Amino acid sequence: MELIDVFKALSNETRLNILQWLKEPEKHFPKQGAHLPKEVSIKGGVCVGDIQEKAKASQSTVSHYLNMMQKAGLLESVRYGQWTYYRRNEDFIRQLAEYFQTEI
Amino acid sequence: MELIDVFKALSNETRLNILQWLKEPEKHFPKQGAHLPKEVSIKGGVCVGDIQEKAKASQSTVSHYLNMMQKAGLLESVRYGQWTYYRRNEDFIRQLAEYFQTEI
DNA sequence: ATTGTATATCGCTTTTTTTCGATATGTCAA
DNA sequence: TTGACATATCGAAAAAAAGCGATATACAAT
Repeated sequence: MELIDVFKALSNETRLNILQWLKEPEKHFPKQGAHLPKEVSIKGGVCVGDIQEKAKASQSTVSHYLNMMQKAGLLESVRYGQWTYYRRNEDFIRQLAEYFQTEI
Repeated sequence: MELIDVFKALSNETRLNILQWLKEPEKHFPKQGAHLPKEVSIKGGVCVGDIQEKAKASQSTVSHYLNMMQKAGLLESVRYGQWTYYRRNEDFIRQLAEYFQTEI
């Protein structure tokens, strides 16, 4: 785990927002999963376009953010057709919170 | 609490080290508190010079780091004569860990 | 095959952060 | 009050990150 990359990923308002939106995807992305079948949408993945729209940043910026957050371990992605769905990596985040409590 | 400033403060190896060194000052700063009386040293404060020496960065850089970490809430300082002693703000850090667990 | 759409990547400029040496401030001791 | 020392602040150069439009890639549908 590259702890510093995690903290860097969290050092930005928009990225922090994205992480929190993805805690409750159905709440923050009402039209979520208009495309794909349940077995994907049910897991709380949201596609880049939907995230971009809400984040109000350019497509390339949001794509970059999501990639960065995934590399840090905070997110995971599933590609489904032409869409890439991102969701929180809850296991990692749970571990992280534990680590934070004991080691920071 | 400016969460982002906290994460920024944690996004640097040296600063992260300092925070961890200060968990066990007597272990990492053996000659700690050569100066000041117990009522200060007992609280785990370490002076800038000692931290600088261990961190192997310039005096101005370390001073800047410490200031940044204090502004973020992670550290608190006590001035004693010509020395400034920094120690962890454990209350804040505990709160932070809790926040992390529930909100991130 | 071609067109349209979603996402990723590239190249670039702007902004922010890092880091330092120099200098200022504050304190102690002679 | 002068000199020595600890720390803070200033100003600037270098490095890194942010953020965009343009372009590439990958897939879908016609």
